[in-house]
Amino acid sequence: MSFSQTASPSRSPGNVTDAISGGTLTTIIRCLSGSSLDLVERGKTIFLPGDPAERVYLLRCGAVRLSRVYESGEEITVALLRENSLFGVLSLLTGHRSDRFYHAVAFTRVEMISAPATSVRQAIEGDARVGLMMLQGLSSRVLQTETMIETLTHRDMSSRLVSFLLVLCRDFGVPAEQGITIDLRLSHQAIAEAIGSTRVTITRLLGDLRNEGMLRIDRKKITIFDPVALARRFS
Amino acid sequence: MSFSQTASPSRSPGNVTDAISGGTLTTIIRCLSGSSLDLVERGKTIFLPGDPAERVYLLRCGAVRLSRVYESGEEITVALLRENSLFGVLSLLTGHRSDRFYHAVAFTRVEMISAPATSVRQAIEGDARVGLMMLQGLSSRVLQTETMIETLTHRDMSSRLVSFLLVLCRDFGVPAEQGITIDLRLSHQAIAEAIGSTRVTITRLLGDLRNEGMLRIDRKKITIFDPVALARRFS
DNA sequence: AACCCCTGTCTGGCTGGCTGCTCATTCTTG
DNA sequence: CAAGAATGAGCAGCCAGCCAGACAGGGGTT
Repeated sequence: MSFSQTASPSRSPGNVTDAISGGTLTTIIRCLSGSSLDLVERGKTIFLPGDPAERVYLLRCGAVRLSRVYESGEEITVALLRENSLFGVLSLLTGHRSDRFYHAVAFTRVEMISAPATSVRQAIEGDARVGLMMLQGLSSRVLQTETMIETLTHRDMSSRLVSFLLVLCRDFGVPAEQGITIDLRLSHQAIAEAIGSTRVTITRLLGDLRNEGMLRIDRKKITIFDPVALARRFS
Repeated sequence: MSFSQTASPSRSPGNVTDAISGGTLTTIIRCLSGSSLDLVERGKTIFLPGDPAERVYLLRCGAVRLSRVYESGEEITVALLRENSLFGVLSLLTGHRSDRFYHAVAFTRVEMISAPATSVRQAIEGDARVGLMMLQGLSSRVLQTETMIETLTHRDMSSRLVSFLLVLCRDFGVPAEQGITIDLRLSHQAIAEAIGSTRVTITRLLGDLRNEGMLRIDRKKITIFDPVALARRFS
């Protein structure tokens, strides 16, 4: 599953909301035994449910989608990870060997580093600052996930979608001439799977928002003109 | 907000699913400067939105509800924390002073310990095993939260409720003569706020499940007769 | 150039939230 | 201890909003 390559120099788009120093953590993890720098093309699988959970990942560039697949074929998105997110943390839990239960897919072209959980544990024991940095990374991940829960408890789909768009703005937003562009190529289907709705409903609601002049969609990239005004739009 | 007391000896009900050694972490945190052992009565606030985020908490006994309050007066539950959960992690994030944005309330009678984030950072730098333990605690918190996201993306309320009950079984379940009892006094309103529904709907759905012979409710405590059968009941 | 995925739209049907009420239970206070 | 208050539980009818299913057009990818 892991295929090391020589990476092009990381050109980080620089997310202003991200306080943790992912760069430092990168260099530390890179020095661990068994670590690797991986480039994954959009749509390719990083790990599958049932794979042994033995590596920890740090997403350097791009977005990763964690999802759960049901027997019915339905697939729901559990998290859309942004740059500097730690994932595969299951492998950090003590002792007993466990298996992945999520499906991790590169949502965009992804640049990430990974290392065996055992190496990471040793590194933490060797230098406490590593643990502190990872703790901070994981803390921000907790907050990110909780925001998503907030999004999902909204009853009506309209509020849910708006809330989700604001989350995406925070995590993947880049300034545009006019507002903020979500730097992901999102299909309506992908949005539906993330907020528990259907493709048709998303199409309709996005159309409504467009007609209201709240946003623009250009080649699958959404630009929010005024996030503050959008936030006020809650019913 | 913090009122130290002498605690009665911790009688931990012992959650089998919990792998981390919360006990060790407890003794470590207790030795930090500025730490305190707090007893909080059911319904009392632990921190409010807007409070400065400067302490980290470890829940030793009981359950804590993290919620977000909206201007409309509506309140949604972001997490129901079980024993050995770390919370208040916002204060661990680097540098810049920040404020709580959640409302933390004791959902049951709570026994918890807390320490200033600065002390915790120092402790981690002093002994790397502290960082490792906290990392594991936070990892399990991430997984717990992601399960909740899975619950919330279910479209129909019936599936959502069932999924939520199973989560509660995992986190708060204690064996009963007949099945598993969720060791929380849950009002229908509280459930509604956790899964984004309304009190009336929860009443109806719980009634349905009772009539189907899946569960029993006795003085606000729910007993699931057969969690496996309940899990199969998904549409 | 051909294919396929994505988008946009419509109709019908039904789930589930809302309103307004009563009764039961628990908590509080004199 | 008892009475009142507050909260919770249960019921019914109405209606909005969402899902299902189907289909046509279009743009991107290979």
